[in-house]
Amino acid sequence: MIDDEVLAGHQQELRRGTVVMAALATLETPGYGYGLLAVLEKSGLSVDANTLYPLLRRLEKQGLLAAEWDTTESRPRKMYKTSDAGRNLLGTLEAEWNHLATSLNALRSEESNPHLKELP
Amino acid sequence: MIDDEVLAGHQQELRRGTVVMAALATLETPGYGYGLLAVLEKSGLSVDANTLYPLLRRLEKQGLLAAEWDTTESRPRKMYKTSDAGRNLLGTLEAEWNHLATSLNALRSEESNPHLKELP
DNA sequence: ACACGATACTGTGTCACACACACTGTTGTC
DNA sequence: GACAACAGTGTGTGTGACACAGTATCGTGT
Repeated sequence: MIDDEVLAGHQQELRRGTVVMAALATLETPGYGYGLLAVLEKSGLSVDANTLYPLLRRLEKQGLLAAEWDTTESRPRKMYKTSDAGRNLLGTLEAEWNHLATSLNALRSEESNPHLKELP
Repeated sequence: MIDDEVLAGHQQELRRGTVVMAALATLETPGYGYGLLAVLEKSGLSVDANTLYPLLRRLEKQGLLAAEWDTTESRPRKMYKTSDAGRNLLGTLEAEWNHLATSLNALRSEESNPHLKELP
């Protein structure tokens, strides 16, 4: 009944931002892009590789992640880890997340009891 | 310490999608744009008018909201209400929201107990 | 009487992010 | 020696958030 493309679009809009939280949280223990991709996939957060790689570069440029090339092994990997600023932002975003959850819940219950709108 | 613009950007990314849920939930009882704006503001969901109006039109075009002009009063208002498809989508998005919350929590606790990663 | 802010909405930009597509190169494995 | 999985970069394209600029009506003060 619902157009699949419309549904997918809105679901994706909802996911936006959460990937940043997931990355910042996961990379408190250092890791690299491709590996992170697998971890997120396993955790039920499906992220496209073409989305994650640019995201990591952006977070690095913003100073939220620290990055350096690991060339100790033959296959070079770009290792990322969450910086102090990143940890800081993660906290803020989690607070915002909880705030949003609270607000949505409030609207939801107000909806099932519309008469509450009349109260002071 | 954190760049304010960067912070604001990520917070906004997180809010994306939640406004759709808020609108669909609130408009189960019919309402109009400017009024919805006030309701959301009061609920702690700050949405720009220039964001909400186009959003409502888009949701209407997607068949998630039903709209009709109310011209009974001198000041014309475009009344919106959530359609069956909209109610349907709202349920899906709420499920997705809970799914995301669960995944993020999982990543967070895995993070504080990294050794769990080794377990089968 | 009229200036001004609040109400209520439309339309046209601009910019950033998600993702598609197209690459480069390495390491197993069959 | 072909081929999939690994690990990453770069270059589009489209959509949504918001800035800015309008249109028009209503209420209140002076």
